Amino acid sequence: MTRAEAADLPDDSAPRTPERLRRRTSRLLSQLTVRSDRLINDGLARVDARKWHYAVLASLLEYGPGSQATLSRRTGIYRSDMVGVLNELVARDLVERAPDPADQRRNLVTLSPRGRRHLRRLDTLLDDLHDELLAPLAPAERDQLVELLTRLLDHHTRTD
Amino acid sequence: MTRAEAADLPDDSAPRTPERLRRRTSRLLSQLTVRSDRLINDGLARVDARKWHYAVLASLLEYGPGSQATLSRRTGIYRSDMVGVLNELVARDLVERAPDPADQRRNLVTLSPRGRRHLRRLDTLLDDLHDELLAPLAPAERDQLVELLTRLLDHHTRTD
DNA sequence: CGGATTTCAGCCCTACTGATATAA
DNA sequence: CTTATATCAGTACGGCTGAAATCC
Repeated sequence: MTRAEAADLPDDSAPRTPERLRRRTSRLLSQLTVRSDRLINDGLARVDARKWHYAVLASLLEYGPGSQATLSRRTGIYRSDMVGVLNELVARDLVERAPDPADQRRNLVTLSPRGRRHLRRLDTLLDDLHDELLAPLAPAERDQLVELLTRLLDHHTRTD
Repeated sequence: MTRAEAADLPDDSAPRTPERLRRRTSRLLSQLTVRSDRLINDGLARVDARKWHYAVLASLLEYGPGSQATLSRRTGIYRSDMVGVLNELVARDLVERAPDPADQRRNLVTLSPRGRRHLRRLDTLLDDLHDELLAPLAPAERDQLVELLTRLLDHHTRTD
């Protein structure tokens, strides 16, 4: 029997994902997150930024200067990894890191004017990227999605 | 000035994530996916399974036997990783891997009776786990979520 | 095509140093 | 006012995991 005669076998040329797999919310989430992460990361890379940069800059603008530990708690970046992120931000002149005169243990991290401008650019860029991410959804649907995701995340954050 | 007098600084004792960060859909997705993945992985681990097991077994049941490359395409498991997954499934007697008589190059992977039973158990387990994942949502909202996620994923799968 | 090996990034933990806080 | 003890900040290091590439 040649391969062409095996007509009763599933068509391998257009392999499809099993239904039960495709509909699982967990799988939808992880698949979509892969795309979303790629989209965001690539987009940010084009302006020499990473998503952690945005997190730190946004945190600084919204809540003011803080120690590295504070930033770590606010952004969810692990304490140990914050060093590297700040090194990158300092190298780009987006933040200033100076010893806190009031507490010799810590560094006080401050948003620089340049960082402020950069953050504004990132915000615009992220708006565009999210527009691309959510392209198939109408405005009301986007809100719906955000609302549902937020409820779920809140629930599982408290239930930790 | 003592630390207690620095009352105009942000309260570090309750560090909060910046709004602009929390609302970004991309961040909601990745945060929630972390929780979701943990929930599913831990749940499956309790019955000595991994999520890839489910994917392969489901694919075999729905579309019948196939080569490793076919399974790879159907499940999204990377070619190189399929080896390991099948090794685990074979070790548990859930699938059989035999040289394809029609094509000496490939292996034909078949679902075993035991694998069929195992798949049924996994399906039940996954139902329960998703019930936990989606606990805060009403049935209609769960459908809404699945629908929105599906639309997005489809869009970004085609736009690859 | 099947399979092994390797690389790389993200996330998290451990341990260490120095600074601060607390309280006997 | 010391001094012992505990806690916290910043940093280096390493491990684990999953994704992706490379080579046979």
